Amino acid sequence: MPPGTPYNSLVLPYSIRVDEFTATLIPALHLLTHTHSDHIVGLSSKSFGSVVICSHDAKEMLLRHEVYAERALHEMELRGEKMRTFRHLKVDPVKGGDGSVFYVGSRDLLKPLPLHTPTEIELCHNERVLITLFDANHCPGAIMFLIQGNKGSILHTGDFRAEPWFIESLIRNPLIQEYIHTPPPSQVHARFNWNDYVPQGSKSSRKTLDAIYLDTACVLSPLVVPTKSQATSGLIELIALLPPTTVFFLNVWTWGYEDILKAIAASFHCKIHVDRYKHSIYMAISDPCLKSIVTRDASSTKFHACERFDRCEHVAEETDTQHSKEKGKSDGKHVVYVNPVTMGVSGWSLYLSEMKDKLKKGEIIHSLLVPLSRHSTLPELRSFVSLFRPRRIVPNTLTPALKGLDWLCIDKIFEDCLSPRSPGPTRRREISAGSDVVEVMKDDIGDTALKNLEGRGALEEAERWA
DNA sequence: GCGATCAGAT
DNA sequence: CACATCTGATCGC
Repeated sequence: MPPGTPYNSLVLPYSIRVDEFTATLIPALHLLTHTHSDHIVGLSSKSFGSVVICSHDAKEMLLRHEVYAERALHEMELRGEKMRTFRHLKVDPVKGGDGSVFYVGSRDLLKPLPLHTPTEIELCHNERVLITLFDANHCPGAIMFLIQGNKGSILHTGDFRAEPWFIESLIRNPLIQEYIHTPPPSQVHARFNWNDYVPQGSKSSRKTLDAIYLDTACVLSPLVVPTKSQATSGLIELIALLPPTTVFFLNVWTWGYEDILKAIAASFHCKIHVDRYKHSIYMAISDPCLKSIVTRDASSTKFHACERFDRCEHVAEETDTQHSKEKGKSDGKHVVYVNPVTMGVSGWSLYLSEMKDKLKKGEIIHSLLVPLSRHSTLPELRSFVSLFRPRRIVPNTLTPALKGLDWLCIDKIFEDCLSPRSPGPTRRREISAGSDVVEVMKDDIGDTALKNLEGRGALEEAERWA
């Protein structure tokens, strides 16, 4: 998932590459954690010809993948056949009229493994690894990989959200339990009784992960973010305060916001209108809940999650203000946009109470925010890492604009969450970065990148750890 | 010329 | 808004 991935996306010391498929480096084995576009770089190349291990859902999503421009053409009926970006990954054998079958050129490169099922995979002659898939709580089909072999055990999280329930489910899971070293922090898991899950006297059978390859997309955010459940239940409260004639456009602009659709459908006993493309994906993947809550009938519901740039008539963009005002008044319908955002727990409770006041006063609003985070921020990451106390942390992504400052910080950030590394010499270079490094780096960063970093408080956070 | 890769904006 | 996506420029065979 370039740019900014350590070790060219390799899971060292194995010749296994995760979420990067460019031809510049061919490993013994390719893994794919999920199908967001920054994780499938190189896969669309027609010359790609290696086996890729992924989840069943990721395979279905990839083979049905259509970029927006092509979906629009299809809708205008300018393109009869759907243009599937990854068609070359699965080419069926050709059957002759006489019943003969031609296998030349046929292929089926995506190899799905079931979750929670350790599977032996041969890297090369003599070297085998056990690979186990765990759901990553990031988007449909997204998984983490546990890699076990004679060169050590490594957990690759891909992109993930380590909410409290997620951590509890790992603690309960015998396939990863043996790598768990410490109870989770009590402030995050007040209800959790460690002794219920970890057998007494089992210390001797405990193993240590050599590394966690960690989703560091939000590692420099110190915010405590709401759980997905807190986010959706707050949104439900707000929606309930709006007039019953209100129509909603749910701006679920990428895979991973399905909890919003599910919460609304469950609370208001209705379906969600989705476009042809989303519908085809949701019907093809394994989540039975998604299948049951979506509809192609736009008139059957006031909740719409159709194409962002080609919305249905009920939530269509209103171009002529004058006209739309009159129209809006005449039929009493009002469109409210629901937008996922990044927000901390305190910001969320403030927003909730302010918005409830506004709505109770009957104030007209045009959008509702919902803080549904698909990545863990620093507090959750530290809880997650503390659980395993791995020997080291490798960031899955680095921010190119930080020029290596984030990579330098990682050891310090997780210093108190790691196990000691065995021999001295294997330790990476000492952290010697000071504020002068940060100053030099600032001069080097482009204006837009710098503003972006400052806006998220990431620079400040990096300086704090450097 | 085409596809692959990158930077910028949303 | 969003760290994922689209667009248009640039690189390279």
